[in-house]
Amino acid sequence: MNIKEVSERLDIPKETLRYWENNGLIPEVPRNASGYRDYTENEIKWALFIKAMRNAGMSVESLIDFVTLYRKHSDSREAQKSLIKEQYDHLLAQRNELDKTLNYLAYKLDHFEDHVMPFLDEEEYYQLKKKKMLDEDK
Amino acid sequence: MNIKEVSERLDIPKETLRYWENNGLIPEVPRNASGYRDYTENEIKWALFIKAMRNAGMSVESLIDFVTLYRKHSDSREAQKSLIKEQYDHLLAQRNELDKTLNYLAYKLDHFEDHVMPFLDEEEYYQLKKKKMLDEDK
DNA sequence: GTTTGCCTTAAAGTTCACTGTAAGGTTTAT
DNA sequence: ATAAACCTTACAGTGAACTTTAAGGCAAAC
Repeated sequence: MNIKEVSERLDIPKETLRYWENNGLIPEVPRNASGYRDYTENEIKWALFIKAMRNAGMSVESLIDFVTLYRKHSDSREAQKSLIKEQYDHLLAQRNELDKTLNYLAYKLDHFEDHVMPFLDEEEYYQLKKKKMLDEDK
Repeated sequence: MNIKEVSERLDIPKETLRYWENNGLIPEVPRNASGYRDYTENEIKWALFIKAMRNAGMSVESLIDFVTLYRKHSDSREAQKSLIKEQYDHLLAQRNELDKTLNYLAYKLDHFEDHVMPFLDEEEYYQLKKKKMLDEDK
């Protein structure tokens, strides 16, 4: 499969596919007689994995490290497994951070919901003071 | 509170605090007699919010848009609430993407776990063929 | 058979979000 | 009173991750 087809199938720019290959995020792609890239399912799977991980916020650098180690241990399933576990834990930590922010926003929303009279947190207090609807400091 | 104290309290570089203010991510900070920034709880709350959202992967640009709209609707709690709801939904969508990748990795890990004999997915098949442990195409 | 559109590489350019620097004023410590 | 340690602005520099460009080879269509 040539680069254009892969690019369209995976929705990744051709330029990015070359960039990833040049930088060791995906294995070297076999070439045809004219020197054009001819992707196999192996490279396509790697590209999909890289896309998913990039999308999840993993840096290119740490993916290069991961891929390098993973291929180095092609003989050891245990080593590969623990590398994947590492990526998993990394993403899980990211998800926990995201959840904290979601909870914070959810609290803000509830707070808007539950009070017909606006609840004066410090921010709102300051806003009202600026509008001369309040005169005194606490 | 001066910029150094805020920087230390919130663990955000002074340079970043100025950058955020210059670019409209947090409101203008009041100045003392010497022209130094003198933060109130209002700006500190905004900075914390921006930090959380940046951490959750929200771009500076969309945060500028959010802050601009939010302040524009300082008279309408309903409008502000729906803006926060928008941010919430955005993060929720991001979390769902992250979960997809987590599930993918969890599957990979289970698959390592459950099979003493390696399960041949297309990638592993290709690897084994390269090592001459398999001879034929499917 | 030549134009159109694909492919190649190497290298320069772009964008984002800071981060550091230069030039200078202010405040605290000795 | 002078150095050290803060603060200011404006603007240049950085690093990450692409993205575009330049220069040229190959291939399907007319």
